[in-house]
Amino acid sequence: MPAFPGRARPVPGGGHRGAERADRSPRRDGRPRGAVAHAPWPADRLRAKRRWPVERSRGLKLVTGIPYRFDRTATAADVTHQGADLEPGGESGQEVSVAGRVMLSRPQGRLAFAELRDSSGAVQLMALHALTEDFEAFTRLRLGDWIGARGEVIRTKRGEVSVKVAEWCLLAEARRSFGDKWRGVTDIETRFRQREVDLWANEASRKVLLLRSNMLRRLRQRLWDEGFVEVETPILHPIPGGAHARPFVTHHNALDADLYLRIAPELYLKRLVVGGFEKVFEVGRLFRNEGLSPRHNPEFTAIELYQAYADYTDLMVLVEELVSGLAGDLLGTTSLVYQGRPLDLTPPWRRATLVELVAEATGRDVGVHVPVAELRRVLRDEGVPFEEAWGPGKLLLELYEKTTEASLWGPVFVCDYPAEVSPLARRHRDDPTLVERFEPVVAGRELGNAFSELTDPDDQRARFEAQAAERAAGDDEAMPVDEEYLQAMEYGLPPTAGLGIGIDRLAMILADVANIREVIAFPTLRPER
RNA sequence: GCGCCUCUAGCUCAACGGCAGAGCAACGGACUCUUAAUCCGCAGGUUUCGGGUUCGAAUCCCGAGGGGCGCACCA
Repeated sequence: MPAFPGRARPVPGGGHRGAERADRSPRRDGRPRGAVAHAPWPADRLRAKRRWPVERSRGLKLVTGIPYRFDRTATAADVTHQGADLEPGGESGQEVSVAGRVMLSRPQGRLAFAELRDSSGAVQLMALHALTEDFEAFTRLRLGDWIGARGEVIRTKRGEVSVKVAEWCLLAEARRSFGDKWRGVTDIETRFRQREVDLWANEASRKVLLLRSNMLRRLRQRLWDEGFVEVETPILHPIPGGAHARPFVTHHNALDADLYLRIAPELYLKRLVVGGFEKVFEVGRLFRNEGLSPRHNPEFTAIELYQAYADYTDLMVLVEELVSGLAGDLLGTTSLVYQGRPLDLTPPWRRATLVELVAEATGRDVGVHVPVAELRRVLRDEGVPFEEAWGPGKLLLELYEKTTEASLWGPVFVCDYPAEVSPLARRHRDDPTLVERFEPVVAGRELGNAFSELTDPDDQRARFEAQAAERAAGDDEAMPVDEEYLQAMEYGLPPTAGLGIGIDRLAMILADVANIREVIAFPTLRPER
C-alpha cells in the first residue's frame, strides 16, 4: 500500500541510511523502560511529579512500532480545499494520507472523531468501527499524539469536511499533557521555558514566529533584489567594538585568548567595503551584556547594511521603503495599529533634528553650542540626572532620551546627533560638532541607527582615543582603539552610508506585540536552579 | 542591581486563619455524526523551598528560589 507507508519496511539500499539503521527489529512488547526511567537531571522535579503512564495503550497494537517515515499526500488545508464542494454526507472518492497532531478526540462508541492539526491547519478525522483498522486504539488516542491516517475525503452529515479513516498509525505518543484544551497554556514562565508547549497550545505564538520568519525572508529578498551581497563576519571578536555596550567575554583555549561575543558587526562590514563590496549586509545575532526588559534580550538579531557612494539621506529613503514594504508584504497595509494605537508607516516619514524634537517635547531651546553650564541647568530642571564628566553632546543626548524619545510615536527620523557620542559617524557637512546620523523611531523606541560613515582615518583615530579616554575614566561601554580597523581605513573607505535595524523590534511592531520575548523562539531566562 | 506584584493537581483557576476544591486533561466504562460532544465512575497535592507566629497556616511574618511589571542599564 504505497500511499500509506506507515507499515512499509525500510527500502533495502534505497532512501536514506537504510543499511545503517541500528534498530532493525521492531519493539514487540513495549518500549524499553530505561529510555524514560533513567531521567537524567534535570529530568527535573516536574517530571517526577507527573504521573503519565509510561506505557500506554496496553493491549493495543500501537506499540508494535513507530514507522521511520510517512508519505503524506495532503495537508489539512489541502483536505479542506478538496472537500469544499461536497454536500453534507457527501463522499469525494478521493483518498488522502494526512499526518499531524491530535488536538481533540471525541470517541463515541462505534464512531469516533478526532481533530488533526498540522502546520497548514486542522482537519477532522472520522473513524468507524466497521471500517477503521485498530478502531479501539483510535478511540484511545490522547491529546498531543501524532498520527498518520489514510482515508477518503468526505463531508459529515453535520457538514464538516473530514477524512474517513481506513488505516492509521501512531507517529509519536504524547507522554506529557499539553495543557488545557480550551484555554491552552497561559502561564508566562511555562510559555517561554517550554516554548514547544506554548507553540502547540497557542496559535498566536505560532503566528508571531511565522511572521518573523516571513519578515526575514522578505527583507533578504528585497536587499538581494537591490544588489546587496549577504555576508557573514565574525561573532568572536578580539576587541569589542562598533557600539556602546558591555560585551560577553569568552575564552579560546588553544589560543589562550579572551574573545568577546560581538556587540556589533559594524567594523568588519566596513572593512568589506574597503575590500570592494559596495553593497553588503549581514543579518545576525548580537550579544550585549545588559539587563533584560520587555524590549531587551541579551542576544538579539540585527541587520546591518553598508552602501558605498551613499549618505544618510539615501538610507532614510531605504528604511522607509524597507519597513513600509515589509508591512505591505506581510500585513497587506502600511497603516497599522500597534498596541491599540494607529501607526502609519506609509512613506515619507517625518525628518526632524534631535534638537528640534527636544524643543518640541520640552520647550527648551538647546543645542551642542549651548554652554555646558546652561545645559546642566536644563537637565536639572527636567529632572534628568547627569555626571560631571559629560560634555555638551552627552548631556544633549541624555536630555533627548529621557524627555523626548518615548513620546515620539513616529515614525520619525531623528537626525543629526552630537559628534561626541557618535565615534564612528562622519561629521555633519554643515556643523562639525554634529554627525550625519539618524535613528528611525517608531512607537517611542529606536528601531535602528544609521549614519554617513566616518571615512577619515585620522579623525577616526582621534575619536577612538577620546573613547579610550572615557573607557579609562571608568566607562566600560566605551570603545577601545581598534588598530586593525584604523589600518583598514587607511587603505581607503569611500563615502559610505551604514544602517542597523533591530530585527526583533521590527518584528514586534509588525506582529503587534509588546514583549520582545514573543518574537524570539527561545528568549533568555534565568536558568532554573 | 533596586522596588512592587506573583507562585495551589498535568493545564486553567477557587479556597484568603478552621477538613485543600472545581473545570479541562488523564484513567475505567456507556454511546454510530461529534464540534470545548454528552453521561457514569475513579484517581490526582511536600499549596515553589526553608524557617517562624498560632490550638490550628495555602492563607500572617522572615528568608531563599522562579516569574511578571516598573526603575536602573540599554547612545
